[in-house]
Amino acid sequence: MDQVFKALSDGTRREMIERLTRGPASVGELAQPLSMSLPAVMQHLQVLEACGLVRSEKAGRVRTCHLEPDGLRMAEDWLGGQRTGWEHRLDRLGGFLESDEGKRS
Amino acid sequence: MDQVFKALSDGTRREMIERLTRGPASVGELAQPLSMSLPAVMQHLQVLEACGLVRSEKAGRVRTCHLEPDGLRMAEDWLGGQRTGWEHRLDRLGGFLESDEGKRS
DNA sequence: CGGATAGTTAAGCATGTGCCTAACCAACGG
DNA sequence: CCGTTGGTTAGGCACATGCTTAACTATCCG
Repeated sequence: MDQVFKALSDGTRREMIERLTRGPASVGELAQPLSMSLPAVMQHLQVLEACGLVRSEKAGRVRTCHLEPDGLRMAEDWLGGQRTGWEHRLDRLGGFLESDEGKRS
Repeated sequence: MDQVFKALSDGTRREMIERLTRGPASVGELAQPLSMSLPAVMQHLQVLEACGLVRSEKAGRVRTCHLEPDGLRMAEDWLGGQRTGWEHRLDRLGGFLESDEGKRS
């Protein structure tokens, strides 16, 4: 969980993810629009793989990377849970304010 | 955007957010379950405020913090956008595989 | 084989992050 | 007023992060 958000907290890695939503890519293809050395891209890739957002297989000398959407969903679920929990609290608060308890305070 | 995910990438800050979904809290109340010095909590709070996830007002000598749910929604939207974009790609791919183009390859 | 291509490893450096302690300020509360 | 409480500022330390270059490996192609 920590690692997923830490991975997403870097703009470069988010760009890589956006690229991968448009289909699989090799390491070089990922690196191309990034004005950054290849080893740097590799490190970002390792971060993304370590937390399960991306998977990659190597065939011959080219490694092909693709998205692992369950990873994104995990983060999305946490956010949604917080937000809906907060909304439920507001609902309860609204009910309280309309009740006698609320009016008497 | 960067800052939002970076803020969420720390477990302590996520705990603070979870606490705030259950209602507003003072700095001390936020610090209480965190086994951490008060200044440290302050710094986390500043991070959360800087990226718009939390707001706080000071009345007398106690600062009261509450959630700013639009911040969470921004992050949730990005994640959802990536995921649905990816799903649309799979839809197109599925259509392609069922078409003549796909069968011929 | 031998050179170009695609990736990987290793080492190092600059900066950022998370935490601490110590000192300080500002309101209550008697 | 003066002590206590709640928060804030400043400075510093240990470690993590993001990047670099240089050297190395493994494949493909002619």
